[in-house]
Amino acid sequence: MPNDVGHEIADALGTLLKRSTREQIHRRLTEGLGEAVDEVTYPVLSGLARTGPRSAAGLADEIGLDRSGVTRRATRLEEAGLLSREPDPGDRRATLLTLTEAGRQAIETTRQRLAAHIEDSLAAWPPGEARAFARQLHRFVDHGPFTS
Amino acid sequence: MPNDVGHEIADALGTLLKRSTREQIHRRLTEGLGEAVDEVTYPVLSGLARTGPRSAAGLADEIGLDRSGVTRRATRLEEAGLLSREPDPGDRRATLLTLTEAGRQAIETTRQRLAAHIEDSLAAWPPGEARAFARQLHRFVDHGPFTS
DNA sequence: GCATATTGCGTGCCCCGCGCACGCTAATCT
DNA sequence: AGATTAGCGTGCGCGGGGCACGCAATATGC
Repeated sequence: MPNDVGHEIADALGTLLKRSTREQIHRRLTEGLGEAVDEVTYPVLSGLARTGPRSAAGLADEIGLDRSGVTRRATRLEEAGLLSREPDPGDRRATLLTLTEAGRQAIETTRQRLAAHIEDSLAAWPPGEARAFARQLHRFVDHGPFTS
Repeated sequence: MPNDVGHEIADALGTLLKRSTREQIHRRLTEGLGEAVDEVTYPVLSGLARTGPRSAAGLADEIGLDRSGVTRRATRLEEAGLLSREPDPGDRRATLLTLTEAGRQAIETTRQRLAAHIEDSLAAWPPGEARAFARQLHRFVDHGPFTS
């Protein structure tokens, strides 16, 4: 085997996914935000924060989930006061999912906390190396494998 | 914000996990290996291949799953002929989970396929850069955040 | 040496996430 | 105007996963 870069990356991604799917990341990051924001409802908030008010179907496409799942999670978040359903002014059958101020604050807090957590653990790295790694990771995710 | 490396990495990891948890990776990699090797049973095979014959409790600890889950997955894999339960010679109550030759071949095939897939998509990178990225990713996973 | 505690497995039970399908309303097409 | 399509919400069944129990085998205490 002349080049085992693929194996190296595969192993690293494997252990990384193994830890993340155990929801340890989200659990650690969302603690103190209220019980409504768990690793299940997080993608809904995150997607909304990224694209602004949006319909359930659009979010479902982006998250890669069934529309019913988005509906249920939205209901839960709505009861928690982090999300509100507002009628689409242009289409009266559609309901736009919109973050409330509390929702925006919650997602922003988690984002800041996650970034700080990552930067803390990267403090020992040479600063230029950390920056290069971030850029390469970004490229890997955008143009790498699994960009189905 | 003087340094947004954390945000960059967080975003990249977010999209990466979003794609992977949708089991798209495992589904793509395990197709053609028989129905028994799905994204659920894969960690059992992978863990066994890494550490050799092992008890269910040990595997459960490593995977981060309940022991009952390991038992059920092992049963499924055993029925598929990829795994065998052999009594521990030193402890007659324990049963060592052991990969059969078919199991070893299956896990090896998926590993090769995954590595090839990754290397293909990294073919356009400067070779030194890809290697450096692999090493940094490895370090990130080992000594980075989330090393609970 | 025997009774008790501990360890390792397997299994039944329950919860919950998720996809599917149905019904309903509103918008669009002919 | 009637038919078709798009957007939602909800009931249902399936399957993964944790918890607890029972059983067998080993280790420990008296």
